[in-house]
Amino acid sequence: MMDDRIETAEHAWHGLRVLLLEQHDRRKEVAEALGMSFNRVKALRRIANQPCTLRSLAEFMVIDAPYATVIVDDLAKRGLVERTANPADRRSKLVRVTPPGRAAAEEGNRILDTPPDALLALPPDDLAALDRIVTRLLD
Amino acid sequence: MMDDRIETAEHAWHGLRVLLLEQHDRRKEVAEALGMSFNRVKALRRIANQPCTLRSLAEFMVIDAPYATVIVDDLAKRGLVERTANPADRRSKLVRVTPPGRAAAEEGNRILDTPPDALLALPPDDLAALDRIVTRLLD
DNA sequence: TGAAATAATTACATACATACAACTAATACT
DNA sequence: AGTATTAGTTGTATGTATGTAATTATTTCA
Repeated sequence: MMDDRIETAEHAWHGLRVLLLEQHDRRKEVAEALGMSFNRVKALRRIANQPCTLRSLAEFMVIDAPYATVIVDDLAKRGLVERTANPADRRSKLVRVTPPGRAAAEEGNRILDTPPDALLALPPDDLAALDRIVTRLLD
Repeated sequence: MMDDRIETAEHAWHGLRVLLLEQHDRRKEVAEALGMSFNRVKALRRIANQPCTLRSLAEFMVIDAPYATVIVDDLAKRGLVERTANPADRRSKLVRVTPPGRAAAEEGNRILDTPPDALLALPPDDLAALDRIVTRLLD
């Protein structure tokens, strides 16, 4: 026999998925705004967050090393990132954002994190409760 | 000066995005489980939900007509959907799921809607509140 | 009835995602 | 010192996503 809590969790999760992935998926919008695929945006945001080696970028993106090279090549060609020496290990390179790259990453984050109107229309108590619960879920 | 409510909404929405799109994105998992790209899964789920014309499928997926043909061709080749006559308009065709297609779509939905453990670990009151608020957001 | 619009297909083109093999340079280990 | 390992690159291959142009069959409408 199914626990009520499990049923509620499934219902809530389904609703969240519809809300985030079906009704308010911003990935296409971000890709168009920045003129690159969402995967490139994802890589750029990662690099902007902190300089990283191609290896760690590949791990983060769950891609292989050659594809990481392709993505960084593309971002570098756009002038958004640059390869710099890694004093700790001369085999590897640290990929860093350039100022334009940082601006693009921030623009992407801004679009991604803009809440839908429905969220602003919530009663203040509900909004506060939602924020508190989501924060707890992320811990 | 920025409203507190807006700030809270942005924080909550950011958290939801991280939770749903970064920490618990099930798209890769579904694609692997069903042996097809997530876009094919999305189309299959739409068709399983209700038979539809290629035109309406293209609208739903935000793709053009030729790509809709390609996707339906692929799903049909896998035996998951079939084109049937549309009595209302003989120019168009109604795409329907086959029994295996329905099973695959349901498997996809099951994976997509499985809540993460963190959700089950919430205090019952928080879980109930989350479910209630999410349901309200979807109205 | 004849012209315009629509649904679907076919062919073609390009960018993107993904994987594997082979190679160089640098590091780690025995 | 010599071998194995690691980081990155290059080349190649396949599937997928996306768009345009042209074609056929059917419907709508002036």
